[in-house]
Amino acid sequence: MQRTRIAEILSAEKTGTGFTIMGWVRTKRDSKGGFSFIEVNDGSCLSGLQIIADEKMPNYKDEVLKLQTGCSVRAFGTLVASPGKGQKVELQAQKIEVLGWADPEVYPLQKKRHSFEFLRTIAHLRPRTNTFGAVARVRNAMTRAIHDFFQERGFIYLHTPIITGSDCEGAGEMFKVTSFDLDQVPKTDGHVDFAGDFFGGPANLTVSGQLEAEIYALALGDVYTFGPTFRAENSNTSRHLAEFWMVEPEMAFCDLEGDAALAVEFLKYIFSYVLKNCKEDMEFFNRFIDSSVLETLENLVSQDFEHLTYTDGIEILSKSKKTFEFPVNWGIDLQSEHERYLCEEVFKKPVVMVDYPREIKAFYMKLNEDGKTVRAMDVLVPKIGEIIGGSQREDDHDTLFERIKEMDLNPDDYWWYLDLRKFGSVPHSGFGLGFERLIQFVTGLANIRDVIPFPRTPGNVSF
RNA sequence: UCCCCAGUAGCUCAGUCGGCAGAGCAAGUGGCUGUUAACCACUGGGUCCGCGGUUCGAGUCCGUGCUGGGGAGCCA
Repeated sequence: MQRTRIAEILSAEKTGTGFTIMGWVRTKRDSKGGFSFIEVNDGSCLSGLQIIADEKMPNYKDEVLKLQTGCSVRAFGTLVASPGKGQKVELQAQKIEVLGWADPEVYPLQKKRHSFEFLRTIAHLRPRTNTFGAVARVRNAMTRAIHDFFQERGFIYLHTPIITGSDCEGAGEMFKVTSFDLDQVPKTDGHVDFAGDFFGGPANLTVSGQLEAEIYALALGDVYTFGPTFRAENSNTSRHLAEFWMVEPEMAFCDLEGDAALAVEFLKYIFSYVLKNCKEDMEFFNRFIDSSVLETLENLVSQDFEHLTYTDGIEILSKSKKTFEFPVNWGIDLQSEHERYLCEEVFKKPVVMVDYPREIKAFYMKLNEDGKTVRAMDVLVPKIGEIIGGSQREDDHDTLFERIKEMDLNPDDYWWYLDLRKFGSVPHSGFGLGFERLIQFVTGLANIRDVIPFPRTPGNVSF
């Protein structure tokens, strides 16, 4: 089954004899001049290839004329410069073989545009559309860029567990993992007795690989995780999934300033990689999805990011004449209206905000000398708000122990995490980034369900 | 989970004051053409989301449930 990908043909503007291409028919236009134009897409790029099928072909009447959107074909022939206007090369077919028919009476995809809501109900066919093909290619390119970025800088890719015994990561509701027969769960004193369960204790799907990443950072130096995470929150928004992918670097011998510098460098790297390597798909998004994505990404790559403290940010917000739905005063968690105001109206560029009140941030963040704030960092970008959250981790054993108790957590659950501060503790930092939100930002897709192949949301596990 | 909006042909939608179920696209048939998500003509196509109620009469009004969307909260 030798074939040449359409992406290769188009990028090199190949011509010559003896080419085989395979793909799915997007449209067909018959000419009474004795031939048909068949546009075939093989997923290797946004553009398809125009195939000219002459009526002299033995199966022209019985098969070629009956081809419809969705059929799969193999075409053999000669690549020539196209006399038509819409394309540089086309395939003059000597032979066209139908691999699979698609009955037009029931095939759901049409040549016209469909709503994203409808396409979600046919997630097995939506990657055959322009938008979802482009999303899949850009998602792939971003995955590669993420690995390239960290690998070029000597980071070790770490596989943290999907199933975890600790329910103490504190990042949200967790999905339970069990092999119990749910109709007959063993109970003691009214509570589930996990001693007889598969793992001999309660188990959950991970909400973050950070704590485990810290273990390896404190042995290997610089590590990163990049894998699926799970939240059982009943969130019904265009920015939340129950299963999503997260990127989490963790660096030993690194303070908050180093952490923030890496986060900025990381974002610029990913954005410029996509601009350089996904030109056709990005132009498609800019034309049909969001006409500002190219300009936004180009600006982010070239602009410096604004740095300021939470305290300064609150001061700017409370002095501003704008009225917010949520009132501003020191100690509040910033709402997305506040974050967007700072990025879009005050600074008109991305903002790195640091040193948040201890009360609104996680227990593991390093306490500042003022005793009031912690070494936390958020990267805020226009339109989305927070895209990266990170911190320098508390590396002092006794301070961490007190913070755990202060947050009403049980120190026994964190014995190994505390051990890391007992034996050769070092300053270390890291951040987390939701991969799908980054893809949303890059592609301009409004709903997060459209940037992951098979979205998992409350009430939906189809496909 | 809360607030708002929507659900009518395969898709996208219109449907006035409660009074015969509509359009565009898609599909089928025919025509035309180096075409460009082609174009022209004709034809077929309906559980008006489900359940209950009001009414002589409900796509339309009321109640309720389900599904989808937008926003909020939670967060990545």
